[in-house]
Amino acid sequence: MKMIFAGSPQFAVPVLQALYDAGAQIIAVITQPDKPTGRKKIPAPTPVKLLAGSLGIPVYDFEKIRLHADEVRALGADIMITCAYGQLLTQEILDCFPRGVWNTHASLLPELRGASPIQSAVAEGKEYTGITVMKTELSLDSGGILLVKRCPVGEKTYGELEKTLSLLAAEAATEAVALLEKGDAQLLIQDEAKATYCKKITKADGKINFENSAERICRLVRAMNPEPVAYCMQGGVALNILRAQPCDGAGAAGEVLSADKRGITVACGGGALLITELVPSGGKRMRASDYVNGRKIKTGDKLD
RNA sequence: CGCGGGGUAGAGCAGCCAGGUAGCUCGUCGGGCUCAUAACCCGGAGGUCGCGAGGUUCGAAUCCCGCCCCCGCAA
Repeated sequence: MKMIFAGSPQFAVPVLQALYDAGAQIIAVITQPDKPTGRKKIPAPTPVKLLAGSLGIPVYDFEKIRLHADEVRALGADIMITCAYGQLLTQEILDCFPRGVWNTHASLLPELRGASPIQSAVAEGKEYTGITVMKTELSLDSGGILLVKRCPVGEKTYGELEKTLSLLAAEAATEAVALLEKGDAQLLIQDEAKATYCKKITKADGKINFENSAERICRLVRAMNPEPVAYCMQGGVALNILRAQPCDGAGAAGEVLSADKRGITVACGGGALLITELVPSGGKRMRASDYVNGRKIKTGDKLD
């Protein structure tokens, strides 16, 4: 069974590696084109492109895959496995694969369809999340489910959960391919009534609202760590918050209740927030107690 | 030439603009107080002030020139 793998970020790397290790016949890899990255905007290849290169698999980095259906079809693959590829597929592309296109999605579908399933699982306080391998259709993440793997969210940050799910996705993808090889796979139709959606996360989504409960803010902080990072404002300057936990305390929302070696305690809409790790604008990441030692914040200050 | 902040003791910072003995909070070490402590008191150690046998000066952390590195934003 000839296969094409489509993926881009680090998340997809273990998946491609696992498929390769399992002996899959990967005839080509499709990924996003090199994009300017870092402070100096130096164009860099995607992690998937780098791996494909080292495995000796031909790579295609279409600017817009929908304009290259003929090329894709000419590759002559039976199926395509996608994992965080980053471009929407058209029916013309889907029709290039006689045995279908299968997507590895990081949520328990039909929950959290869309662009930010991992961050959203953390932000919304889900108890469990996981990986769903499903048949790709034109509408968003709605196809029949081939298999599911669950895992607890716990107190993980987005970055930690992403790493866990990435490895889980690698397992799921190899099992899915094995099922498809046998050819007797049964698909579970998604219950549309239970579908939920998540939008792409932006920097603005990380703005902390101290009117919210401490628990909710903590979930936001975890969901935004390490990217794009939750933040609040201190005297007009942004203060990025990397780690925080709920604690006792009460006061006007945003008021600094204490600033000592434990960290910075801020009053919230419900309870208080103990900030333990942060990055000041222009500074390096540091423990909140170090920030306090530098006399940058004190009891009675306001954050918003 | 995208915008901006920064490199001073183990950590986080002040001092620089208006050159003149290296300062603060914390940590660390020693001692004390206490039933006890992450609390409090006393004392000590610890710094080539990013680099350049550079420029100016009687004198440079501070002013000028060149270089290296780190970070926030934006992409």
